[in-house]
Amino acid sequence: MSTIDEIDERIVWELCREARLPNKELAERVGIAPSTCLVRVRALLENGTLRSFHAQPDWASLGLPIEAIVAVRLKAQARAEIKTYAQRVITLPNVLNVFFLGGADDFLIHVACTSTGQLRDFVATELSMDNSVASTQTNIVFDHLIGVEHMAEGSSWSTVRDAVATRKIHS
Amino acid sequence: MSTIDEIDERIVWELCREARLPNKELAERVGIAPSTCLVRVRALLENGTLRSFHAQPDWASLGLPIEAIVAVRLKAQARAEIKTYAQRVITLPNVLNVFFLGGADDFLIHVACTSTGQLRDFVATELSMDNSVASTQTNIVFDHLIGVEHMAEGSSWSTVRDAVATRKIHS
DNA sequence: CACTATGCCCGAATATAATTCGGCATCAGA
DNA sequence: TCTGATGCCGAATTATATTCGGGCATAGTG
Repeated sequence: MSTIDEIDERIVWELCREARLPNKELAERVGIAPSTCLVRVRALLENGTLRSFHAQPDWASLGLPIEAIVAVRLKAQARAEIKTYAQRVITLPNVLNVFFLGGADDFLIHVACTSTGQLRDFVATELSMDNSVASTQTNIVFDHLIGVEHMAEGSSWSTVRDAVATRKIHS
Repeated sequence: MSTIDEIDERIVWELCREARLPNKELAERVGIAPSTCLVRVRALLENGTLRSFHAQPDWASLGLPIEAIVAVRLKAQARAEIKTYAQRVITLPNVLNVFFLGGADDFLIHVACTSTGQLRDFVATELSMDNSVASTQTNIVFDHLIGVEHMAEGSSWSTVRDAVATRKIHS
């Protein structure tokens, strides 16, 4: 059905690194005509390989200098409500990301706040208040690095897929 | 120096939600001329308010269906090397995000892998191997929601900044 | 007050990019 | 070989990005 070939992978790779890349430039980088490239990008959006495009702001410049990650555990009997809880949490304004986890914690909530005071109030009134919650643990984020911004120039998804195996062979 | 006014905030807001928004459409949404909008976007990039633009792919479609978050603790005497370690980790192919934390864990590493086998090898050979590492704890990610994709239509950064305080006043 | 410098905006003009479309090549099945 | 389907290309068209000159407001100055 939706087979991703090498060119599609390169398209996704380039857009992950630089989402606002013009189609013409993108086409050039992956070695196809702009018109063809456009068709492929639309197909990738259509079949869900490309999900969305987001700007990464400097939160401090927006008046939100405090970032934190809150680990949340639900009560054992409330596990069934995990989706309901997450669905509510993700719409809260301060929430940047929500990770559903296996393991001891049920999820991690990545938030940005105006101050440690707002963070405390946010955790207290929005996250902990819920009856399903057993405990929360708040960790300040000092810095956040984005992988795709730091990868080697000539890399690609195959580099990622082969990363560990390759290294093992060499050792 | 770099004062962000209301229009700038709306620009950043719109680009966070939809990074590939054409400049013309962006200008229309924030109520200024395209030429003016372009100048503002460039200024926001210049002064660092807008840091980068990234596509969000479906990792499974790229052959990386296993996501995990690894909590890493360094040995107390190795805390000085925290930046060195992070600098190395962020360039590894499987790493999507690195969060520097305060608290018990020194950081969280968000990774994508081809299989649980690759994940195990990756954690073992790339993350745990380092002499500075005291312990790691790996948590599978079942799902990842992005906040800005789920916020109410009419929201803005001021909604975020006022979120908790507003709620407190009402209660 | 008049004058000027500054900053910010707009809109017309131009350069560049996005998009559509017809046609060609390739390939698989009949 | 014929034929339909698929995917690519490049020219033509449409739309967007970008540059630039000038207008308007504000603030500082004589």
